[in-house]
Amino acid sequence: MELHHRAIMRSAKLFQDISDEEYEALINCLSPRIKHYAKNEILLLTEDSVQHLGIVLAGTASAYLDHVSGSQTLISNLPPLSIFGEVLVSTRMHRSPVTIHAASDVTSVFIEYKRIYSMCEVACSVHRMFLQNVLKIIGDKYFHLFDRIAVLREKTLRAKIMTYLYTLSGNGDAKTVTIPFSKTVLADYLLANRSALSKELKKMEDDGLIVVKKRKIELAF
Amino acid sequence: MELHHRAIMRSAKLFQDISDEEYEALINCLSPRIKHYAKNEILLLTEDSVQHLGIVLAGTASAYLDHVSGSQTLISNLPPLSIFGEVLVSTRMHRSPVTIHAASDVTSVFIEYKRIYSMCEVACSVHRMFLQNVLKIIGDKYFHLFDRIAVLREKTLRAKIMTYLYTLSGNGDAKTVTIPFSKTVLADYLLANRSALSKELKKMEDDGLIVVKKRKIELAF
DNA sequence: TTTATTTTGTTGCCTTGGCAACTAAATTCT
DNA sequence: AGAATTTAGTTGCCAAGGCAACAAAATAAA
Repeated sequence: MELHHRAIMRSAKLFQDISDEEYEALINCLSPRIKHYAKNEILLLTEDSVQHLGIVLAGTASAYLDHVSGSQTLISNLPPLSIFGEVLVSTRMHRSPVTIHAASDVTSVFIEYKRIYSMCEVACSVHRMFLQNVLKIIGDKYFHLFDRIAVLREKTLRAKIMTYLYTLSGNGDAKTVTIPFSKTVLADYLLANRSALSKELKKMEDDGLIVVKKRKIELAF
Repeated sequence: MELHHRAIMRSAKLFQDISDEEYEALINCLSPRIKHYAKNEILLLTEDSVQHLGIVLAGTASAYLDHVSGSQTLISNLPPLSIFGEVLVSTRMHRSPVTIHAASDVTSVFIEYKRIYSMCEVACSVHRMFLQNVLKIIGDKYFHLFDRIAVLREKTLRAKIMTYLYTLSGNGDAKTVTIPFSKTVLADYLLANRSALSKELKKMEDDGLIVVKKRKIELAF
C-alpha cells in the first residue's frame, strides 16, 4: 500500500483515537488492498457476499437499494473517507443489502473481516479502540437511516422537505444548507415525484420559508 | 441479581457463543441491574442521556419515534430478550432517538456502558466475543430499519403491504405470517391510514393474493 | 465552442389514499 | 357477566401529489 493512500486513510473515522505508531502497526496487520473503479463501475451488488470492509479514498460512490421492479432508491452517498460494508462485519449472511457504484472515478481500500477479528491476541487495546470505532460508525449509520425514516413518515411533501432540511441543518444549527445532490436525486431520496418537488419548493419560497439558490438553500424558519 | 433472571438473560443474543463459565464471570463483571415497569410506564424518553444497554426479560416494550407534532411512529416492538440502547454504546452524544414504553408490565435489566468497555483487561477473549455480539445485534437492527425503508418507499399501499408481508415471511419462506401487532398499529407502521389499510386488505383478499384470518395472513403469491 | 446530455421548471389531468364519522365486533377490565 | 374500551370494517368526499409531456437552462463531453 502506497504512502499517500496510508496518509489519506489515516483520517478515516475508523482510526480515530489511535496513535500514529499504533496506526502503522494496525494497517500492517490489516493489510488493506487498493482498488480503482472507473465511473459507473460496480463496487458491490445487492446479495453479494461481502467479506471486506471498504473505505472510499477518492471520488464518490453511491449506495442504492434495489427494487424488484428494477428501480433504485438512493440510500447514501459515499464521499472520500466513507466506510461501507461495515454493518455486515458481524452478521451471519454477509449479504449486501445494497448496490454500490462509482458516481465518479473511485479509489477504494478493502480490509478483510477476518483480519479485523484475528488481530486481538496481538494488540488487544488497539483492537478494542478499533472495534469501538467500528461500533461508532455503525451507530452513526443507524442514525442516518433513522433520519431518513423521520423524513419518510411525514405525510405531506412540504413536511418531508422541512424535516429533511432541518436534519441537514444539524437540527436548526445552520441557516444555510447545501443539498448534497441534484434536485432529481433529491426527489428520489424523498421518495417524491420530481415535478411535485419542484412545485413545492417554489411554493415554499413564495411562502417565505426558504430561498433556493441552486443547491444552496437558505432557511427562514 | 436473582438466579432466574440470570437464566433468562443467558439466552439473549448478547451472550451467544459464550460458555456457561464465561457467562457467569461476565455478568459478575457487568453487574446488571433489574428494574420493573408497570404497563404504560416510560423506560426511556427521546433525548434522554443513555448510559446503559437494556435487555427486556419479561413483558413487551415498544420503541417510538416522537414527532414534533406530538404524534408517534412505531419503530419496533421489544419482546422478551430484546436488546435496546445498544446502538448508543459508542456514539458521542448517547441521546436516545426514541421513546420506549412498557406495552405490558415489563422486567428489564440494565448494563452500564462503562462496564462493557472497562472489562477488556480482565477477559480479552470473552470481551471480544461479547463486542462481536453487540456488533451483530446492531447490524440486525440496522437491517430492520432497512426493511422498513424498503416498505416505506413503495408508492402504492398495496405494494407496501406486499413488501411488508414478504419480508415478514422471510422473503417468501413461510406461506403464513402472523402480524406482530393490531391492524391499527400495522397501519401506523406502514404509515398508512387505517381505513385505507382495511380497504386494501379486503381488495387483496378479493384478488386472491392473501387470506386474512385475524392476525394470521396466508400468502398466495 | 459546439454538441450532447442531464437537470430543472411548468402545466393539466387523474388516481391513490387520507380523513371523518359511524357501526359492529372483539378485548379488557372490574 | 356486564361495562368500558379498543379494534376493525365501511362509506363518501376530496386534496395531495404522481405522471406524462414539453421547453428551457445548465453541465458535461467532444
